[in-house]
Amino acid sequence: MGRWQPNARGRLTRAAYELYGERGYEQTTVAEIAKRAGLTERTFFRHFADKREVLFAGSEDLQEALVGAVTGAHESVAPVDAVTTALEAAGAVLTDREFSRQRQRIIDANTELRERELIKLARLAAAVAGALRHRGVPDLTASLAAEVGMAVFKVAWQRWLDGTGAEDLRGCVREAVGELKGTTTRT
Amino acid sequence: MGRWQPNARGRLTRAAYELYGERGYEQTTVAEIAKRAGLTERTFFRHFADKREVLFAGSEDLQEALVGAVTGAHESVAPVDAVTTALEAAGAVLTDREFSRQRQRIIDANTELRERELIKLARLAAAVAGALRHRGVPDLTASLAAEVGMAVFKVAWQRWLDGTGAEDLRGCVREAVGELKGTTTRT
DNA sequence: ATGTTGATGGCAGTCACTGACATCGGCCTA
DNA sequence: TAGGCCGATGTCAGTGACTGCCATCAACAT
Repeated sequence: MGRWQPNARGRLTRAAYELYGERGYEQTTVAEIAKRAGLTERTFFRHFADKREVLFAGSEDLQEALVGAVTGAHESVAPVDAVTTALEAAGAVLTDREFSRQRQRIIDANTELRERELIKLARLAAAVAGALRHRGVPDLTASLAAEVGMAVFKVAWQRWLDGTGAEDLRGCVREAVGELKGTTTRT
Repeated sequence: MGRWQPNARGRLTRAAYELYGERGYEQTTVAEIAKRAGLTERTFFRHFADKREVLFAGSEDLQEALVGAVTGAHESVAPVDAVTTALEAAGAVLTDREFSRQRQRIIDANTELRERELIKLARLAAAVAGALRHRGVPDLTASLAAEVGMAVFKVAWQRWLDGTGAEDLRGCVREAVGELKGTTTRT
């Protein structure tokens, strides 16, 4: 048996979710999270850059999935379509709506957390734009397609969690894309 | 004459811009800003909610301008066009490109500041979406038009500062809108 | 005169985050 | 198998953002 209990990072994550959910983000100190996980504050900061990051650890996976889907799209596909299709594909990964709702409830209750969420999305957009440029898409087109894609995703995500839209995220993305094409074409 | 030098807030703002520009945001303490302004740290926090907010104080004006332009648009105008037209109008206010560049250089050099910038934009989007809904535009359409509008603005803003696009912000917005309509229509 | 108000100072405290150093099981190598 | 290195954790002492509370004191009203 090792010198320490296994899966320190996982225990920290779990403890953080519990406490943020119970008392709210602001009312929770890092020391409390660490204590519940049977660790020290210092160790928390070795696993997570800051108090917020524990809620956003999975975002690299989403980024990889998105970039991969964009990169792998057929050349004939228009940039916006490549992005929105990638979003649908990524949507297939995010299936646990109840978990996503709880997490979002925590985030929405705190401005700092919303800020972090937004910069993660912005990084996603930057990565997607990079993937498009790598395919030879011109700068302006790439940036705009990526940003518009994130706009679609934001709206779709919120409606998925609200229950306003389709049952699965992929469906919500499709609805939003439909609205986008309608709304930008309409005179 | 009053008990204190006039325009404390302005002095704090000026001192903050100077120091953020000279040493960078992180390397500047609030105490230093206050000292340069001839005030105390405590007073800084009476004028600004936090160390970042001093760079974003003007954003309410932009929000009012945008919301006003959206609200005042003719009913026959499609939501997206109402938003993009409002953006062009707002662009007429932001004319000092050199100042905007300096400010943006400070912001781009620091993640926390970028986070703050993003949430200000998100609030802009929420306000615009609200204005659209108030005009009877359905939820999904309003949210999407607002978010897409911000996407356009982001791209236009960056190109304006880069010097990649037109000379005035209004022109950059127009270019981005053109690209948007082309790119979302294209099969 | 006297009371009130509003912008500021002073001070103590909390908490996020960091750097430097100590600890000690497990693993590798001779 | 002895010795030594490594990596995850602990400990501790900071720094700096931000807050609450109370004091100050010119200006202004009554």
